[in-house]
Amino acid sequence: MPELPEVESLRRDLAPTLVGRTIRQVELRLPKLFKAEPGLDVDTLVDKQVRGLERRAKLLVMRLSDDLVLVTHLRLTGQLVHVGPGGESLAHGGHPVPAWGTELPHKSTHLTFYLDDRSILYLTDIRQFSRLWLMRSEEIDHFLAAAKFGPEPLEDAFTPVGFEARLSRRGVPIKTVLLDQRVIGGVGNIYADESLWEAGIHPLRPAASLNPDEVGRLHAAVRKVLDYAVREGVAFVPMGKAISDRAFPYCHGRQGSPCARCGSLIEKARVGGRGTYWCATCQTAAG
DNA sequence: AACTACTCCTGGAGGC
DNA sequence: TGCCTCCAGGAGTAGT
Repeated sequence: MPELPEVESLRRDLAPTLVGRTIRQVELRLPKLFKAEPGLDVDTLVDKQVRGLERRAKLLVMRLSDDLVLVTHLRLTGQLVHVGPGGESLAHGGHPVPAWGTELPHKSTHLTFYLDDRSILYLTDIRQFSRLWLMRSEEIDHFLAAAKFGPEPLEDAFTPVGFEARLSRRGVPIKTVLLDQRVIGGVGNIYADESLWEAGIHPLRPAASLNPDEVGRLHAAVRKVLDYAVREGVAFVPMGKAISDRAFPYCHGRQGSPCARCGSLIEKARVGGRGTYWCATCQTAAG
């Protein structure tokens, strides 16, 4: 699923091809994906120019002319593809689609933007969990505040001290807390597992039980893992399966395979309803 | 405030 | 082969 690194990579790829383009026509085939504040609707997008592309947590924030903002969350299986006038792919990102989805549009293409240079931006989503919100620019701060996102993990606002404070009253497993967007904005299931593996901390440890040294290691691990993924443009695990010819992810999706660090077999269990992978040798159960 | 259970969806895997 | 059941999961909501 698209987490912070995938959304950031998508933003960087898409910005050069999309910013400056004007939307000429919009086709919304799955209305439930699209939310708009009163007085706005999907047709409001027609003849609006894309002025900028930003990211907050896992949200893609598209600034438009006439002081409008279109916010996109790809959730589990959303994908954006920008196709040039000749059918060539200009930029794409998000969840890969099955083989039948390589020809666009297809049955899971729910939203299509026809742009002024004859390029087309497609939003596809097999499981239909993606959401888009159209609002006036004065509303975006309120919209983001309501989400109560924690700090951006790759920015200076994410500090060990602040991180420890956010863990201190949580008795649930640290894995569950890492997925809470109010603690860190943008971490999802794969990078939560990878961060805990990197830090050598067991996913079932109660968050508040981590000592300052462990919090510091986990803080550094989250930054290291996300920074690596953003820089390398690492593809996430498609449909929950390990990519055997890649070193990364080191533990997520690799149950039964040897740990890259110690050779013990990677274990799997459900933690807080999420498939969770760890090395029982490297990742200590007690602090 | 913290936590849990439930919901939304489809495609792929496994059982028989 | 084909039908059935189960599983994957981000985040919003309701209930404890």
